[in-house]
Amino acid sequence: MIRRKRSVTIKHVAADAGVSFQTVSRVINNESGVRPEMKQRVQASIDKLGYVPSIAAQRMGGSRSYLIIALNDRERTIADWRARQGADWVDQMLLGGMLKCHEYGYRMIIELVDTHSDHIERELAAAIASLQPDGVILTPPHSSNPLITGLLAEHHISFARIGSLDPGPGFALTMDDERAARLATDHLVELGHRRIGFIAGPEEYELSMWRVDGWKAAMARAGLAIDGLLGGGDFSLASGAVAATALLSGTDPVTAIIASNDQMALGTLEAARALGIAIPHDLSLISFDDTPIVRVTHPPLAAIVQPIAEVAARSVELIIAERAGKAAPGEPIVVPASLVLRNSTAPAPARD
Amino acid sequence: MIRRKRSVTIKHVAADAGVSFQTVSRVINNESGVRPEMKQRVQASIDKLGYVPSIAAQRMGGSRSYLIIALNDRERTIADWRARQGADWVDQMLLGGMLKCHEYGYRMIIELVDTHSDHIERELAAAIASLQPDGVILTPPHSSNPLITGLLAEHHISFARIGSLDPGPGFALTMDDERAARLATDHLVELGHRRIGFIAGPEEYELSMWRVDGWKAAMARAGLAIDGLLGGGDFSLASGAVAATALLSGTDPVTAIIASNDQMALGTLEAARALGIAIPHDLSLISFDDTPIVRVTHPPLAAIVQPIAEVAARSVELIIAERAGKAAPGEPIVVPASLVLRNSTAPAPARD
DNA sequence: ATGAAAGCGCTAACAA
DNA sequence: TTGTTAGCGCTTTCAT
Repeated sequence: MIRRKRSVTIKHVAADAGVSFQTVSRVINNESGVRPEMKQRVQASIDKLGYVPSIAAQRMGGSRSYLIIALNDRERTIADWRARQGADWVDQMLLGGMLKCHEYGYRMIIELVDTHSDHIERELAAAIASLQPDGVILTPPHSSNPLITGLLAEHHISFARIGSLDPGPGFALTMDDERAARLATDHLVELGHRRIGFIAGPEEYELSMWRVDGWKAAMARAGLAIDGLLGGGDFSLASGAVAATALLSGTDPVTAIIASNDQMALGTLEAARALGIAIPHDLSLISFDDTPIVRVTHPPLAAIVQPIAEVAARSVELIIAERAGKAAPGEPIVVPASLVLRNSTAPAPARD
Repeated sequence: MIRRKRSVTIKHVAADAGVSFQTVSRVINNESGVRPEMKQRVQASIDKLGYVPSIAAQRMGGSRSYLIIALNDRERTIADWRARQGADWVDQMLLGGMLKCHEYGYRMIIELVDTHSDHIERELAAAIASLQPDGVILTPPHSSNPLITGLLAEHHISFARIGSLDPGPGFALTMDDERAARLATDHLVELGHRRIGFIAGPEEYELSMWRVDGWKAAMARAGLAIDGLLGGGDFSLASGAVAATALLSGTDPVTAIIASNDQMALGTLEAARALGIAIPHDLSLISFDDTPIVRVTHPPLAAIVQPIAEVAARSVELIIAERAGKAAPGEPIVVPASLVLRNSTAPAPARD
């Protein structure tokens, strides 16, 4: 059997500093009502003994748990990890969210729950009961699930909805997918393209629609028709290839394609290669997400960059601020995506 | 101020089932000495109320914390996340480790600590005091850091050392880098290559040496000289390009290169392209790690696949088993890497 | 400004 | 086999 070395507790510090352990608690939590000299003495003991409060005990005492859950879709996340296709959504969440958590003494715990499960509430309720997090960060497609947001609201747990524009409880954060799609479309319009195809993502994700809307809006503003220019896929490479082939095969093929994610852009790349269509000479291509793979393809792809790390960091800040009474949910917070150009776009080929 | 909805506790279950809360505790922990009918009654109440124990309270009660820390190098991990070059080490750790944790009701928390920091012990001690984890998974270059392993041993915390062959406390797990390098070298030898270059990684990582050793061993066994065939880099693309250029530029250039990681392999790819050397026709290339990017390069690269997910899963199993008295550290556990072939290797070009 | 007492939800050692 | 008691380390009242 394993017995752990007894670690330094608040009592050790109190004894060392010659004060009651209440005072130590006050110092830890930076509460007012402690004489500076007292505070200094206590802090000296804390440093000397290397004391760090146990978050389990802090939670038990009725305070915060210093835990924030990042809730992701199980099926999709695991599939991405297994496929090893370069999706780094989780990594970017950690980069932004975890590091921000540590600034405030919090930890981030990743939880996976099934979107399609009928016991989604049970799963989430279990995670809440088990960890008693101070906050939850919701990612698509959970962000707009009323079962989830309702449960969190009921439990009075702060939460952020990444990629959701719905009104309702929790902080809404968006990377403005509509604007991002317009950005991409505008760039192609400026290059002289008139037949700009768009490969949409699955409807399950609200952002799929927003992206389509942005493309439509930009096309309309440029006075361009969109008949027959909208394809659709399920975010997989194969589906992108199918959609791209259709867009490239008609009597009046597109000269540019915007794909709703990188995998479908890779599919487009393959389809073009199979058809003997050169990128960017014959076809301009812009992708969504800017995951690592699009930098090493031939050519490297222009892409919409999603500021996932920043959104995650903001989410953490908002959650912590709300618990401190320094913030409250309101209008959606926009952290705009940007367009990075690489060698996959060029002026539209001359018409025959 | 936020007040959380009072959740279901062990007492509610006890009241509902009409037993003492001890009995409930016994059922939760699957202890012996509870009549089946009693157990069933309690379980029914648990299910009915949707009770899930609080891990904070469980920890406070003197039991496990159900937390396992995955300790990674801060500098390198953050750099990888920022660079977005496709390194998916953390993802694979989560895939293997986190999912295995959940099978046992544990959670995995990622912690980053600085290797080069002089207060590495303080950082780790703080994490331990704060979270009181039941186990820690060490990754290179922490795995062999005596400051870390010593501290963990002192605290009697179970831990796994991934990529370490040292004797000493904790479970040692290895992907047998030496054998992996031999595997790659043997494949090239079989293809008729005689001048097989090797680009080593930085010495800070023990595995760098092991890989070199494997290459040397395989070369020796094939009766091949290695003079001038060993290059070195720092795992960056640029360093790989420099090393590859050197190996490819002499009077007697190599016909095959093994790079100690994917980025250096990409560098080799660039160097070869710059020199007008075709892969695999003029040069065969094998990489280490098999991160996502090597599937979309031209050509896709043959690579040594590191079973990181599996090693992480085994680590979790061992840690949990040790706490249950069902396992104890012993000889290093080998989870062998494998070689996946793609279109980057070919028979050695005919000699002039 | 500081200290004392009670309790958070659970497990462990003991008693019945 | 079950229930009782005493903590775990901390934060909250409430006194002083």
